[in-house]
Amino acid sequence: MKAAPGRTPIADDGDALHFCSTCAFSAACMEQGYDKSQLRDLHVLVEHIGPFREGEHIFREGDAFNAIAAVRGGTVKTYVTDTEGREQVQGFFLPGEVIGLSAISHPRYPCNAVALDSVVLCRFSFPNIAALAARMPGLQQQLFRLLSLDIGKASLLAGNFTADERMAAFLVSLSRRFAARGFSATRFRLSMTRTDMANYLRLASETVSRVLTRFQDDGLLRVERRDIELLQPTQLAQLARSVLRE
Amino acid sequence: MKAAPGRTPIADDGDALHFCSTCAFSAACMEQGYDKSQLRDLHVLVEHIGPFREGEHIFREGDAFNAIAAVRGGTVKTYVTDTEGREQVQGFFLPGEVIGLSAISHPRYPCNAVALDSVVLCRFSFPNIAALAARMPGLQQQLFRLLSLDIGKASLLAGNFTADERMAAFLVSLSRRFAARGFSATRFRLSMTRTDMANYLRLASETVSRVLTRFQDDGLLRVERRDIELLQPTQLAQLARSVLRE
DNA sequence: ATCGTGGTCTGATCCAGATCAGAGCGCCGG
DNA sequence: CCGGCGCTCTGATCTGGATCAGACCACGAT
Repeated sequence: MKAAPGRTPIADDGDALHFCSTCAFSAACMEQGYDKSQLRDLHVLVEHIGPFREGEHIFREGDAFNAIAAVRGGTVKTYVTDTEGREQVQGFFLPGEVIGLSAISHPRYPCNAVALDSVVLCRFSFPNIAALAARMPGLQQQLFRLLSLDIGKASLLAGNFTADERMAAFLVSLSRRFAARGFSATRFRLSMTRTDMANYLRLASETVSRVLTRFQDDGLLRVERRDIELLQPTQLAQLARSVLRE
Repeated sequence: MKAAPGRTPIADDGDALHFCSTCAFSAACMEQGYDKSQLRDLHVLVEHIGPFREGEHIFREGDAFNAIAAVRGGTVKTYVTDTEGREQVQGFFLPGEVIGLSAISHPRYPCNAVALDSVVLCRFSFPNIAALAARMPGLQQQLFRLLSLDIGKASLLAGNFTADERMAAFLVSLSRRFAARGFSATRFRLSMTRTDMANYLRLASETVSRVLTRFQDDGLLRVERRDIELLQPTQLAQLARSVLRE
């Protein structure tokens, strides 16, 4: 049996038991060693959905919460709209990252999730995965880990940082996350607009523009519309160190 | 058998099985109905520790993570120190609230926790409670809920808010949390300094002073050193609504 | 009592980044 | 081909809150 692209065979019992290789959970399960019946359970509650087109919503604030999802391809933006109608971007999610965690334990999603480009997802029914986690310590651990990581991530941008520090930290973070998934750490495409970045970094979009051009003038990077190349990753990481706490 | 103050008997088997009534977990367990053997397990991994004196550290950044803890009395401040030696306060924890959650899945605590006054805690060994959670769905759910709540809490102060909005939100939040524990919602003692509040709200301590005195001049509250009385809670909540998202 | 020391308050000044305004420009549809 | 429309960039001005400076005050130690 040949594995389809982007999928990894997890059992060889004649049936087409496949599991998307980018799912964070699959990794956790693999680490525990194969257990056919458990993996079959996990498989059953996984659903590959999409593609969502650019601008299409995956869920909206107030929708009933019933699942978390791992991004398999594309970029997802989560955001809330404040009382004055302004958008507060909570995060960008690249392939391999999990959306919907902040909704756990709430009956409804507390934010909106929208596709920034063509997006495909792995959907995990939450009641089912929670039940399964009770039987698979590794999975429970992985869920705790993901939740805990998000707490740390959320407090990253809460600090008193300058526009330069925020921008550098954002770029370095993207770079590392791309690298972790096997993409280039120095050349990538920004799938969000300047305004999206600004709303995430709590800056004005004009400031984002200015900082990027100044970074370019200083030889730190080269940027042209959505395409960016980090020329001095070390120096950028140095700028970002106070935000990323290292 | 008489229950000691602040404790609730959870079994009546002749042994002194007590469980502190303010622990968030005990509530979760009670909801599931009594199961002697499970509650005995839970009891075994709970340890009442303290009192910690004002200024005493409960854990420090880099300490090996092995337990979370519920505050039984007093106030705990968690913080990190940035590269320039400045303190970033991550949160204040009142009785009934749980510290150490952001350390889950990390080998070490990512922040410091210090007592702001006399503090007593309920300590839960994490490996043990995670194992127990696998057998008690209600407990697992409660842990997920606590983690998820912290994600939301962390993004609260991340937004672009004015000093007035931040201050109002902080006071309203304290008020509600005190009220939830049966204390007065309108008169309470601020157990932290102006500088602590400033470091939490990402303001300068001078700004905290000024905003508080202006709020007092506007008749919203009355404040004298650490003691505060909210005179117009509704108006304060109105000011805070954009931060608290309601 | 005196001193010292944190914590608090208040005024004066400064500045990073917001806001306002408007000009290019890539891209899509007709 | 031309408009039109997002998105992006750049300059000019404004401002909320930081920073600097210092006074006051409660409280504990000597």
